[in-house]
Amino acid sequence: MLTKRQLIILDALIRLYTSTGQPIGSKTILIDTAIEASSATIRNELSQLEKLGFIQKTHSSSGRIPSLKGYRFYIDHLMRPQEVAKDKMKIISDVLGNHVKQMDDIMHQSAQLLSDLTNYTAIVLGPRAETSRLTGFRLLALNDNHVMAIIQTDKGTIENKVFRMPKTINEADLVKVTNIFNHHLVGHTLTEVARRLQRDIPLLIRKYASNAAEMFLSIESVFKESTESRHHISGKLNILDFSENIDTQKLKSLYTMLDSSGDLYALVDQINDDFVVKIGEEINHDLLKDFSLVTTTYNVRSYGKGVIAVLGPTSMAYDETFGVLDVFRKQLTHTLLEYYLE
Amino acid sequence: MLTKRQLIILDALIRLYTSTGQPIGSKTILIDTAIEASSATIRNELSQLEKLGFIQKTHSSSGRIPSLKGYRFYIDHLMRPQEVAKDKMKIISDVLGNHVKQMDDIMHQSAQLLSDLTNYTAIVLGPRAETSRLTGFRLLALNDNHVMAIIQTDKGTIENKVFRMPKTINEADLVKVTNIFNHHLVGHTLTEVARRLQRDIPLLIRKYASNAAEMFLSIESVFKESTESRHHISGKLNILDFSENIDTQKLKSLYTMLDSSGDLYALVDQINDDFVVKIGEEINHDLLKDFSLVTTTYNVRSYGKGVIAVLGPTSMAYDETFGVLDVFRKQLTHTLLEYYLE
DNA sequence: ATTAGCACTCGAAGTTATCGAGTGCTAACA
DNA sequence: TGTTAGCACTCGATAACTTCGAGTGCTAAT
Repeated sequence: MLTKRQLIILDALIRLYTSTGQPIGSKTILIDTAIEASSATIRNELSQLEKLGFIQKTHSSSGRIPSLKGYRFYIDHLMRPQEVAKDKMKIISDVLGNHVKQMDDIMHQSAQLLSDLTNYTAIVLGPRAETSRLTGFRLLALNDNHVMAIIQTDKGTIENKVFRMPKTINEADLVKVTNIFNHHLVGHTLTEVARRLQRDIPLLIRKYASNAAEMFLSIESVFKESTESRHHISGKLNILDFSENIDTQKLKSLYTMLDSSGDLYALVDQINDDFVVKIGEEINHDLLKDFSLVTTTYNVRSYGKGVIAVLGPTSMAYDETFGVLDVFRKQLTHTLLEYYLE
Repeated sequence: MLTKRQLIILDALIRLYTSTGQPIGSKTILIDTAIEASSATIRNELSQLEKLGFIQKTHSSSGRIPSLKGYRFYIDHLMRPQEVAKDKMKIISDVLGNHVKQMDDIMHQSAQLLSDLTNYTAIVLGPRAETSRLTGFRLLALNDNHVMAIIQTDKGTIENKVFRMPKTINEADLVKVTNIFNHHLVGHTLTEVARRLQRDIPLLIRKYASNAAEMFLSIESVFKESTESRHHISGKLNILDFSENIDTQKLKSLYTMLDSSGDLYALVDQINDDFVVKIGEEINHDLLKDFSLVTTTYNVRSYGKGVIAVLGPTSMAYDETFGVLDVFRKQLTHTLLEYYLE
C-alpha cells in the first residue's frame, strides 16, 4: 500500500513529467509539492516507488519517469478529470448544438473540435453498421443518363451515390429495380442485405429487369459504402508534435491504419461503457505501443453506441483529456437524442 | 552558348544529382558519361558552367548541384519525357477507362494513382466552378423530417446534401421553394446564383413560402459547397520523403494550404496550356520555395479546363513526371470526353 | 586545349573533455 | 525509526578537437 506522501509524490511526478517531458528529480518535486521534508527523503520515497514498479529511470543517474504501471495507477486512483473552461464549453455547445445537420457532419465536426481542443488525434465512430436495418431505398433519374441511388437505415444514416448509365435511362426499369429492392431488402439488417445482394437479387434482376443489369454493380457499391461504418478522424498531423522522431515509414503505416474503418473498429472493439484508457502496450497494437488511447462511448438508446476516442502520447494530459471527452460524450448524446427523437 | 560537351555534362549532372541527392564531382561525371577527357578537363568545364550560373557548389570544395537556372535550362532544352512502362500504362487505363463513375471519382482516383506512380504529391483540379451554369435544382423529401437538395451544373457536377428540418415537412412548401429556385436561378452562372441567393431569393421565400424560411440556410450551404471547385489531392505524406528536415510548423501550414481550394486554384491560376514547370522560387509562394510544381491541363471542349499537377522536390525526376503526366492528360481528356458526350 | 600533379578546403564522422543534474549511501540527528 | 546533510559517483548532453577523404583550383608540362 502506498503512503499518503507517496501518492502525492507520484501524482506530482506524473503532472510534472507530462508538462515538461523531462525525467523528474527529487528537488523538482520538493519545489512543486507542499511536502515538509528534504530532497533526500524524497529520494528515498522515489527509490521505494521505483521498487514497487510505479516509476523508472532512463539511466542509472537520471530522474524518474512514470512506468506503465504508474500511469495505470494514476488513472485508476489519482487523476481527476479537469473541468473544461467556460469559453471552450461554449464553443463545443455552439458547434454541436446546432442540429440542422446530418449525423455525419456532427460527427465530423466533433472530431475536428476535439483534436483542436486537445492537440491530440481525435477519432469519432458512429454506431456499427452491421446491425442497422435498411429502411428505405430509391432510385432517382437526374437526367438522361444519370441516376442517383439513395439508401436509408434505421440508424439515421443516409447514403447516396450518383452513377452514370451507359444507355439512356428507361424509367420503367428504374421502377422495376426499385420494387425488387424494396421488396426483398428493406427491413433487413445490412449484413443480411449484403448476403442477398450476392445471391437472390442478381437473379431477380435478370428475370424481371434484364435491361438494368448494368445498373446493379453501381447500386451494389452504394450498399458497400454504407456498410463501411462511419469513422471520422481529425488532427492526424498532431502526431508529429507529440511523437517526435517517428520515422516516415512508421508514420505512413499509422496514417493508413487510421484511415481504415476496420482497423479503428477493431481497436475499440470491446469498449462498452464509460471511460477506458489503454496505455502503450495495453493497446496491443504494434504501431501504437508508444501511444495512449482514451475512449468513451456515447449512447443513443436503441439506435446504438458510438465511440469517441483521443489518441495521444503515453505522457498525455489525461486529466484534461478526460474533462473534454466527458463534455463531448454528454453533448453528443444530447444532440443525437434530439436528432433522432425530436 | 554552351558547347556540346557542356550540355552533356549538365545533363549528366542533373540526372546524377536527381538520383543520388548528393553534390556531383568531376570524377563521377567522367565515369557516367562517354566523354573522352580527364577529370581535370571536366573540372574546367564545371567551373565554366558555374560561372554561367547553371550549377553551384554547396561549399568551397564540394561537388556541384544544379542551380535554378540550370534546372530551367534542363527542362527547356535537354529533358525529354520518359516513356511510361507498359504495365503502368495498363494500370492507368484500367483505372481511368472504367467510366461508370462520377466525375469526382475519376478525378479522385487520378490523383491517387498519380501520386502512387510518381511518389510525389498529386493535385487534380476540376474546371473552375464560377463559370458553371446551374442546370437543375430539386428537393426530395426522404421522410418526415429529412430533405435532400440536389443541384446540377452544365459542367457535369452533381452536388447533394441531406438536411434535417425542425418541423415535419410540408410537401407544398417544398414545391414552392423548388419552383422559386428553378424560376430564378436555373440557367445562371454559379457566381450569379450566389449573388441572387444573397439578395432576391430570401425575399421571395418570405413572400411565397414563409414556412420554409428555415430551409433556406441549409440550401444555401449546398450551393456554397458546389461553388468550391473540386480539388483532389493525394500523396501528401510523400512530402515527408522528398523534403527531409521540414519542421512541423511548416508542414502543418503546407497541409492546410493544400487542403484549400482557393489556394490551389491561385497557384495554377495562369496555367493555360500544355506543360508548365515552376521551380522553387518561380512558384512565388513562401511555403513552396523548396519545391517544384509540374502542371498541365486537360481540356474537355466547352466544358472547361482542369489542371493536373505534381508537387515534388526541385530535384524531381522531371523526365518521368512529364511522361506520366502526359499519359494522364490524354487519358483523362479521353475519359471525360466520353463521359460528357457519349 | 588538355592533363598530371599537388596543395588546399571543408563537411562528416569519430574521439575526447567538460559539465551538471541527479542518484545512492553513510553517518549523524530528533 | 524516520529524517537529513554531505559527498562520491554515474552518465547523458554538449562542446572542442582530430581525422579522413572527396572534391576543388591552380600550375606547369604536353
